[in-house]
Amino acid sequence: MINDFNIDDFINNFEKGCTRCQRKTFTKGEIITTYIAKRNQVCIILSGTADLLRYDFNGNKNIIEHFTKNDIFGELFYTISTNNELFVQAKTKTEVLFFIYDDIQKKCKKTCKFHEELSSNLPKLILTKIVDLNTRIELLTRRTIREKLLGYFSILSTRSFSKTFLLPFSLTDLADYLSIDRSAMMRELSTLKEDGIIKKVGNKITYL
Amino acid sequence: MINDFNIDDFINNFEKGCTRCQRKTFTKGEIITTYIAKRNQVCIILSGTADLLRYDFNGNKNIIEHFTKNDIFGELFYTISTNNELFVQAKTKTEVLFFIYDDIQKKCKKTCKFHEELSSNLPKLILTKIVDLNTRIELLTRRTIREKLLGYFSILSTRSFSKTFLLPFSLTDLADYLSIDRSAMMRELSTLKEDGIIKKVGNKITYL
DNA sequence: AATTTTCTGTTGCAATTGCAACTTTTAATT
DNA sequence: AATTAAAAGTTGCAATTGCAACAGAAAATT
Repeated sequence: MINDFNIDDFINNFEKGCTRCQRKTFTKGEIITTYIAKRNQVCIILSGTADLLRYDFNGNKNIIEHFTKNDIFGELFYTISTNNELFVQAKTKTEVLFFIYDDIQKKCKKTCKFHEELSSNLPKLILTKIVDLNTRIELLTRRTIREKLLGYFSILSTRSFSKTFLLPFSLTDLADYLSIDRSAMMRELSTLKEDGIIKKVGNKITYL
Repeated sequence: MINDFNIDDFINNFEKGCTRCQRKTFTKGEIITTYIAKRNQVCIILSGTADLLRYDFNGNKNIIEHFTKNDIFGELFYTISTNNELFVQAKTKTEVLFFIYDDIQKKCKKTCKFHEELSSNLPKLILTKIVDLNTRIELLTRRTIREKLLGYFSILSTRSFSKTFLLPFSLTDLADYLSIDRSAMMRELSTLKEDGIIKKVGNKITYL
């Protein structure tokens, strides 16, 4: 009931214009937004992919979140700390909808249909986000690489109602999502294959 | 603007009764709820503390979330997977408000004031939850114990507008929150003290 | 079609981290 | 007040994991 929302209808309605929102297109590598102050900005990915990045003291790049179509993000959901610069970077050509949370909560003076739809669908998008965040936390709390991988495979298996499923990430991105070293993950994947716990052909996994 | 919500007023209004909600008290160790099916159940802690727990195949206990007053949780926010039994256990005497998300979304036939307040404050509670979840993810994505600790201290320092702050957790709970071994964390805390990066007196930390 | 970039796969090595097993201190319960 | 339970603090040791540094395959770009 939460996922019956079609973002494409959304976009079409936006064509008619809403003064409270902005829609922008970014090319690969461009910075979509920087989390600098609590302006309660909200962004929704209409198409494409983007990453929420942090560079730590040592200059190491960290992917904190990976966004695709329908994903919602922004300062609204973050505690802004001075020590960390957080920014969102487009990984491919990406279309993004921008608005300020408090503006959408208020009713649009023009009784703009898009605005109405956005505010009525916002709770659904937000709930979906929470489910995703909790899923990730559950995986991140696991202590070993093996447990993280098997936990993730278990979720994908459940979602697809099958022991065989496709990885929605590249292996590089999967390592970032689970916050583990890629080479260590590859090593563990090999061990899982050796132990007969999984089969892997390309990005198709079977969890036995 | 999100945190101006006083849950105590809430409780008082509940006394007048709302047929859509239940309020229960649990003693230490009691199971508050089990995540078994997607019933969209939502729970709010009115007082006390509770943990969301998982026992893995090896029987290891994992604290996935730690809840205190005002925290919101429940199946609504989770993908229920058959492989994992998730349940919430009271750590102290705990009062919990239960309701079904979809029921609160609908308007109460009796124009019950409590119901009205609950549904209007729900978005705020949910947003606070997202901020908390994102904070935790940001910390969990860090690769070393030192980075996790310093990241957490940085957040506490920012929140309290001071280099000195109190830990809101016991050290045991902090280790669970950061998903690291407690003894390894203690060791790292000692190193941080030796290196002159922090000072620690009881649960009071100064981040230099 | 050629070149560049990204992704996949592998391995040696060092070290951080988890585990186990304690003691001491503090808090809670009877 | 006495007892029990929980939290804090330490340390040795094994091993998982991160890091570095590759090579080859696949994808993307010119």
